[in-house]
Amino acid sequence: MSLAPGSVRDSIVSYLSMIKTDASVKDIQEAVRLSIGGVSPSSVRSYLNLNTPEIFVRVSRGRYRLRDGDSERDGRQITGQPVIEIGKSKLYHSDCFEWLAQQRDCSIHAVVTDPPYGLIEYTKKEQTKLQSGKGGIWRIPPAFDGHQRAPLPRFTVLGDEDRKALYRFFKKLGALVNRVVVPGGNIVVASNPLLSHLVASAMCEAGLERRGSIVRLVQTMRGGDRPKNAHEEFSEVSVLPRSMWEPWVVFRKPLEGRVQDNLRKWKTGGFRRPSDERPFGDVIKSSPTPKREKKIAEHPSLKPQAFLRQLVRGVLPLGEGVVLDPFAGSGSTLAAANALGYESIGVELDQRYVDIARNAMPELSSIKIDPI
DNA sequence: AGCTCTCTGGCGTAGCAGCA
DNA sequence: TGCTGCTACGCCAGAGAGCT
Repeated sequence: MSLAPGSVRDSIVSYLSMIKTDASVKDIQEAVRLSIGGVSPSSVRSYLNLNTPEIFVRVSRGRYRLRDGDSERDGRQITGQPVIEIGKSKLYHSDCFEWLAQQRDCSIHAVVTDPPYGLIEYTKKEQTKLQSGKGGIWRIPPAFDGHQRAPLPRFTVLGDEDRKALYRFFKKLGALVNRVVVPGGNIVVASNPLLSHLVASAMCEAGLERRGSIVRLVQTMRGGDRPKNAHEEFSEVSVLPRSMWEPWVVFRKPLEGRVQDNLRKWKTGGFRRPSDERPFGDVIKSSPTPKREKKIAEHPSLKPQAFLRQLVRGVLPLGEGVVLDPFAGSGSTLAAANALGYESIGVELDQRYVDIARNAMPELSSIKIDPI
C-alpha cells in the first residue's frame, strides 16, 4: 500500500498532540492504523526514532511524547516584556498567533500589516536560502537595465493546497484580530492583485467587515510580459497585466452602535483626514522603497516610510489608540507610527528581523518626509 | 513568468540485533 | 518470545537551475 508522503508523520503528531501526554509505541501504532489504515509497524517506530529529539521526546523505553512548542525551544516569548522599546513603540519576539491568543479583548485600535504571502517563501528554509543569495524559490528579476533588483516571491508556485493553507492562515488571523481589536477598529492588510480575494474572503468569514481597498500606486515587476517563446510573433500582447498598484485590503471590526458612539467610546470608526479640506482617499501615490531605507532595514518586502506614514496616520481617526503590526519584520510600520507620535506594538517571529529592527526602528522614524 | 530537466533528500519499509 | 531500536535501501515529489 502506498501512502501520501507525510501521512504517517501527520497521523502520529495529530494523535500525540490530541492526548497531550506520552504514549506507548503500540498505542501510537494503533492510532495511526485507525487514522490512515494499515501501516507497517516498523514505519511508525522508525519515524519516532528518526525524529527524536527534534519532534518527539523518548520518555522511556517504548514511550514517546510530542516535544513542546517552538516557543519553548528557541527562547521566543509569548507574552512578557517587549524585546525592543523605542519611543511609544514596542516590539515582541514571538509567533503572532500565539501572542494574539494571549492578549486581552479590545486592547488594540488598528492593525496595519504586510503578512507573509506564499508562506513557502517565508519558511525558515527559504529565508535562509534567500539570505545566502543562492537557491530557493525567490525569483531574482532580470537586471535588464543594469540595476540589480531585490528578490521577489514567486506567488505562482502556490498550488491548490497552498491557497487553501493561505485561506486558513488569514481566517485564523482574522478571528484572533477580531477579538483583540476594539469595535470600529480598522485592519489594513497588504496584499497583491493575485491573492487579495483570498485574504478578503477569509478575513470576512472570520467576522470582519470588508471596507474596500487602499491602492498603493507603484510600478512593480509583476506581469506585462509578452507570450513566452512567441515574443516577436505577438509583440503587441501582454499575457498578464503589469501590476502598477498594490492593494491594501481594508477591514473593520463591526461597530458598536453608531459611528459617533464608537468614536466617543473607542476612538475608532473612521479614518483620519489628511486635512480639513481633504477626505482620506483610497489611492496613495507611492514609489519603490528608497535605497537609503533599504540600506537601513534589509527586509525583502520593506515598504517606504512616505507611504506607511500616510496609511498609519489614517487608521486612527482621532490620532489616539494603539496600532498593531503582527508581522512587524524590521519594524517599518512601528517606525512610521513612532514618527507620528502614535503608540504601536509589533510582533516578529524571526530573530534576524528583530535584530535588524533594533537599529532600523529609530533610524527609519527619524527620516524626514515632506508633509503630505 | 513559466517551462523543462536533473537530481537530492524526505519518507516509508524491511529486516536484524538486542533487550526486557 | 515478543517488542523495541536501529540501519539500509528504494521511491518519487519537489527543489534547483537553466533557458526562453
